[in-house]
Amino acid sequence: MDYKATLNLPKTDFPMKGNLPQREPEFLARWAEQRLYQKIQESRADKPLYILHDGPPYANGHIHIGHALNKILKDIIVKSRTMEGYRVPYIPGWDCHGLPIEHQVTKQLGAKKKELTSTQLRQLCREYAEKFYTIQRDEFQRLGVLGDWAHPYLTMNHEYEGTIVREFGKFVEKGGVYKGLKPVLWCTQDQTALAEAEVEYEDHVSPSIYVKFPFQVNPGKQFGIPGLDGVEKVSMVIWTTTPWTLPANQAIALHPDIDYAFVQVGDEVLVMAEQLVAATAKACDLSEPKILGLKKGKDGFEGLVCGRPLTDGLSPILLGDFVTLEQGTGCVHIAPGHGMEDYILALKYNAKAQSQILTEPLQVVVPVDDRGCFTSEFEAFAGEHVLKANPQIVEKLQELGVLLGHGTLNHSYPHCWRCKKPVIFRATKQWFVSMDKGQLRERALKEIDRVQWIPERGRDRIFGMITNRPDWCLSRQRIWGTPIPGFNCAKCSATVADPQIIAHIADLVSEHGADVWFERSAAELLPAGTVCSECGGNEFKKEQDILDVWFESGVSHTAVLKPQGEKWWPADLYLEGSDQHRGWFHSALLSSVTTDGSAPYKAVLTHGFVLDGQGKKMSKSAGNVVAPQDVIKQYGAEIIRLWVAAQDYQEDLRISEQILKQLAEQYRKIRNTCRYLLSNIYDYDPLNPAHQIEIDQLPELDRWALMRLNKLNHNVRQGYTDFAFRQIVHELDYFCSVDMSATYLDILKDRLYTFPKESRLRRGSQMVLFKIVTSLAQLMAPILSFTAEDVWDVLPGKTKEQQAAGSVHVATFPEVIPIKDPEALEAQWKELLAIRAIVLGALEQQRRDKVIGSSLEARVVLQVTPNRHRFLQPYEQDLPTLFIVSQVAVTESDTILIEGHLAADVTLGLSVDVTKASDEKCERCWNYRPTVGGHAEHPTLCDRCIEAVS
RNA sequence: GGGCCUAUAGCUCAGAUGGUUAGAGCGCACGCCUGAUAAGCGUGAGGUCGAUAGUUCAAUUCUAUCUAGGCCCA
Repeated sequence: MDYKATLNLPKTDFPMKGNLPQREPEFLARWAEQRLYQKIQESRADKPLYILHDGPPYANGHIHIGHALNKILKDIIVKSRTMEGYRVPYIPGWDCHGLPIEHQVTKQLGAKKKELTSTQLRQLCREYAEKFYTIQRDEFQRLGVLGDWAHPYLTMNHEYEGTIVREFGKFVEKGGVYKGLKPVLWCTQDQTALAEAEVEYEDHVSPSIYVKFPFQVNPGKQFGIPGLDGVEKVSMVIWTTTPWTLPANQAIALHPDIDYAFVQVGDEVLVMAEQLVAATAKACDLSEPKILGLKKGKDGFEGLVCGRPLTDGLSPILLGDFVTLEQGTGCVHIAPGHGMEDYILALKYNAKAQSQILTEPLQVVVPVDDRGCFTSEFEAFAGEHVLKANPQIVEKLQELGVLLGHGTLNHSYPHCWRCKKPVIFRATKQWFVSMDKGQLRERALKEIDRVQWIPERGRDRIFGMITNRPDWCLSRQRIWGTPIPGFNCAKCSATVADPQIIAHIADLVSEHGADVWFERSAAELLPAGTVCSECGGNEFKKEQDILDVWFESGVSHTAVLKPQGEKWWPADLYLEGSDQHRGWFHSALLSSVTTDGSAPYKAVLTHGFVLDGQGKKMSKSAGNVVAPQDVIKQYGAEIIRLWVAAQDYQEDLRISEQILKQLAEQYRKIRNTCRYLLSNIYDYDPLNPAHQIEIDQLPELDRWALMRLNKLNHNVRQGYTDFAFRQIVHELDYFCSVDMSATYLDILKDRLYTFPKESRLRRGSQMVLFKIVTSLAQLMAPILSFTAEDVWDVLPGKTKEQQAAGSVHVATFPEVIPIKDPEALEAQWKELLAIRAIVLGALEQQRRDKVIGSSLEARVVLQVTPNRHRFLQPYEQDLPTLFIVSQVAVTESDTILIEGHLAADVTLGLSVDVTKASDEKCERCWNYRPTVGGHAEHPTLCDRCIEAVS
């Protein structure tokens, strides 16, 4: 007789292999068809809201692994909060305006660009952004991210553009907006400002000159350096490669900690960094330089003044950390109109006016026009292009006797990406938001401490940035963006930035889009009857600049959340890469504090950056880029999701072939455990009352398994609540590998396979298996969204509601199963399993020695202390099952000897020996039992199996 | 150059107000099973806790410096 046919062997169609690259698109199609996102929202309509406000990625290019990380993290949170019972809408967005798109489009156009109007160029940019947001949207969805993909927010939507203008109006209304000078990269050929991304660094030969700035008063008293007092001429020596910026000089900067030498050369004394004396002496051909003494930058220099070489006025000596000893003299010529560091230093010193270092504020002097020619402000060279004027300026310095030395320097210098000409730094009029007028800085800092920063260090990071940042420059000299709705009086050129006018423009923009600004004249845009408040003129010119895109995305909380309803603002969570402390978190905070007086978010969660397997940044040139599209093709999006969850995303994350392979293995284990669970409930019906067993009546082993499940449930949900996803992966992994596969399921095989189909023990275990696999699907769903659904599909006996829902993602997390005294159960079984581990070790030794093969061939002899005996007595019947052996004998002994036994553990109070089992092997259940052979009809079966068979 | 941060087995992660032999899962090696089978089980080998110096009776844990790496700024 074929006894195998009488067993209840596992049965399932659930495939061992996920086949994810092929199967995932099928799930996605189904979810789209059943409008899963909407269905979930409807099912939670009356639940408390949880708002995760999406930060908009830039609509340019395909998504990279960092995008995948960001969106999957969000998706895990959205799904887990949903399953915890919240209503969690997710509206994805895109940042559509800005330089990179305009740059790309312009590049593609080449010379044709000149033939296009602004509106036409903007249209091309719009199409470009549309193309890529669509591509990215599909790629995000492919990752299994659920959201309102049909209604995303785009910063180029007309309504959104209108909100940007309106919010700018509020900034103006609060009084912090002003126009001021700021240096930008400027192409004198194209007469346009350039962004850092628009310049190319190429070699360039510049003059290299050393110039004396003579002290007006001998500083000997100040420093007390011997031999200095009587000297007639004492000068600071600066070095520069841009002689043409000298007319704009305002100061000299020294490093506070560098030693400066007073060098006697002939009858004069020159001051320069000690370490650069030799190099400077060589470059300037100084004869017999003699160092009279040294002083650090911070020791007395600050505030002393020197004469300027080409202009009237005096330049104070200031201190700056940016001064280096790499080249020059360690004394830096400061022209705030022509250098970023110079400009920032000037702002810094002007701000500390009370410190009395300066007698008057430093000016941002720009004697250079759009064409790069000197203006009348520098009379001697007016009309001359600054780079062409360099040699003459050097000559002039020579004449004036302040040129200490000159040569040339070949160095890397910024050039215009379009015309390839060298560019210059030049201050131009820009729009700013003051950080301090209206206490924006102070109020923003206060708000920072009302926000929860995860991890906490994020607080310090943004706090430091807000503390130190200069005023926010809002203007950009570009086309593709939202215009700054300002006007200039044609007559008196007064700036018009009036909240009411701006509100009027905002309405126009909301209706027609920002193109309206470029298409209509100032007269058409302004409300009828507008007159200049300064001169009463009624003709105006439109402002040419657009707004910083950070302003645009910064107001998303207003553009996206507020229209949805009162409870949508502030958001519960913003979640982006840690670079956004300077970006979106920052601009959103400033915007929100200005217009609403508080932060737009309650919590901010940041993640790190994705690096390669060695922890190095990914780059095309290094050839170490891991593209999500490739991973999807090879492993499936599920593996990326698992990767996101398994890594410590708060630090930088690594990804490599090895890591992915390991994750695929881990995935296989979880999947296979589910498969095995499912395969053993093929004949189980959770809706059939006969298959329901009271929890209290289950054997301890089953209750232990349920207790472990409860623990898993608790820990996993805690993990979701705390955003500690890798804890969840570890919990799932451990539960599947250790609690289930190696313990519960292994032990259970005998019962499931050999017991009568309808036996209460078997049905009871099946009930447990059903609960476990159902719970696993629910608990893993936010991370392993496809696999959870795959399991959910084949669960037996769905209730009507479950069938209607049709997706695990509509479900909530499992209920905790009521188990009596779980602590005692846990403690008890911890001991039992520890004993089991010792026994397993002893079995292995006998296997090595070829005494046994399968553990069912074994008879285990335990020698235990009286205490241990009392503990084991209630389990004595169950021990063979627990150890998966045929026989267990327990004998009591007062002392446990380690010697002479296969294994022993004094703390556990037992020793273990293993022999070959006595009796015959039952053909059906493979146990060695004394009853085998006792039945004439089934001579190869044991009593238990005879009962099961008949 | 400045601000913030990271460094524990081959991999992903735990861990300790400083205190015995630093843990888990996976992978690997070896073995078993052949009724989870391109599966399952067991046993085992892997770590100078990035480097150096200091504080301490005691440091992987605290401090400093360095090295490597990341984000932001210049």
